[in-house]
Amino acid sequence: MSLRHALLTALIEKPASGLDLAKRFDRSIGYFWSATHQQIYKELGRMESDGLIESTPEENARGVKKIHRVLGKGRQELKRWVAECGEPAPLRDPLMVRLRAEGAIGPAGLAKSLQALREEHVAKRALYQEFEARDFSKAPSDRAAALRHVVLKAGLKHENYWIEVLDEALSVLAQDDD
Amino acid sequence: MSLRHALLTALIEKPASGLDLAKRFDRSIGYFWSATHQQIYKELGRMESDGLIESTPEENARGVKKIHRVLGKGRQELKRWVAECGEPAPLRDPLMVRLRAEGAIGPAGLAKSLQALREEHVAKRALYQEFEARDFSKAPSDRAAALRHVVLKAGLKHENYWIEVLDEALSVLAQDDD
DNA sequence: GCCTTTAATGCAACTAGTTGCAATTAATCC
DNA sequence: GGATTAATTGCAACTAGTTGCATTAAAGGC
Repeated sequence: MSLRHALLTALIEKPASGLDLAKRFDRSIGYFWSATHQQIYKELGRMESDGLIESTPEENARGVKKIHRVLGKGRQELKRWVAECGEPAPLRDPLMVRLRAEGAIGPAGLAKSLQALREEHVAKRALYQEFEARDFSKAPSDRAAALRHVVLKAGLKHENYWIEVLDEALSVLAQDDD
Repeated sequence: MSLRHALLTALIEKPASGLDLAKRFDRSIGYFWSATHQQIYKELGRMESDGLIESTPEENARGVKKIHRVLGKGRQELKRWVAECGEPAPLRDPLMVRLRAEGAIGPAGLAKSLQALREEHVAKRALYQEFEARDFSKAPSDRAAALRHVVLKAGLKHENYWIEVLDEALSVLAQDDD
């Protein structure tokens, strides 16, 4: 149930409408938690009826825009969740399944799609490096910024992890023409 | 829909009953794809009615043990899936949400649970290192073994990634007593 | 021969996430 | 000023995964 807490965090950083949040989930927040707008609206609804947030309609907006703000109960719930012991997060990686499957049934033309994946990860890494240069070129001043930097660096490391793994896989696959 | 393909791969490597598979998912397979026995039985049932596998009842077994074997159609389906272009796998990491949340609401006693997580990852890394020493101390002879080694090395790298990230996070959190 | 344990399979109800589409309102084009 | 486009919210139906429990049958103690 982390979507709820990702939304609380995002709304504490800045109150926003559902669509604003969806946009933030496509960009900054998206590099550690992804969600579609349908999911977001559904969860915002539940959070409101659970008394964690409130919403006020915004004038000067198309449609019926609603701005959501976190209430005391929401802050409390977030604090509770942060401290609670974390699950070990069950690992599920389709790429590893693919590699093992290739091993079991023989050459099946994996290399091409790995190459494409690799390019995506290289692009993402470049994007994160831009973020880092823009937002963290100086030592962060406060704790919150330092933690945001840790999260961004984790994203970077994650992309590097992928690129290394893909390179190893590609070099094994290259030993035969697939 | 990778569970299906993880099961096909496992069954090609060696035909097995549902419980056998559940055990393998708790150990070797589990380090890249996890699944509970309920999920496994449900999926095996679907795969059988889709004609991808067959099952024969085993005598000399408690309960009504069934051994599952992959059929031609199953091999074909696996081959098709391996080659098809892979999704970029939407990232969802509760730890990163926690770190950002801590940043947003201030110290909430995260360090202790991060420390516990760190230990789990160190233990897992040690386990994988044992596997590596046992199964891959010599250069792998065939392609399938080489790919299994790549998968295992990915697991190792993954644990290292976690440990590094947790260490960075802990060092930021240590700057104040939480 | 009964009783407990263990191996094995499975159902039902739930939670989380995905996919595809619909409805409303405001801005903008021409 | 009517038609189109964009912003915004949302429903419904589906797939995947989780949690908790139920059933069957053999093995093994005593």
